[in-house]
Amino acid sequence: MPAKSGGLDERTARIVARVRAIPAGFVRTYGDIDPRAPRLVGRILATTHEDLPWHRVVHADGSIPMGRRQRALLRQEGVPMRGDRVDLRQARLPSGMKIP
DNA sequence: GTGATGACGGAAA
DNA sequence: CTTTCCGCCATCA
Repeated sequence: MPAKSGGLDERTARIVARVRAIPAGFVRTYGDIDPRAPRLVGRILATTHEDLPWHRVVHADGSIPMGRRQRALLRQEGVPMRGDRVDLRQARLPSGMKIP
């Protein structure tokens, strides 16, 4: 298994870094964070107990994975919503700030 | 070693 | 608009 010399897998590290880089009031999709392994992103958020803004990660169509719990948090940060979905047109973090 | 699973995504019907 | 199917990658049985 991966884990080069005493470190996290690069893919995992990259994902965590990106999630952390999402500013309040904006969101990103699993695919944006890692187009090659969106499911891995989900697994990281589900298993990683770090202080990650997990609620700022939503599906590619703007639907919310964790339902009302997550929806409340997003609304609290002023994320534009349309029904039970996030309005990605405004809330999606523009590319260019992809970071790592 | 194989096979199923999951906080997914995109194409096809 | 919805449903179905296939691909992705790291765990788990």
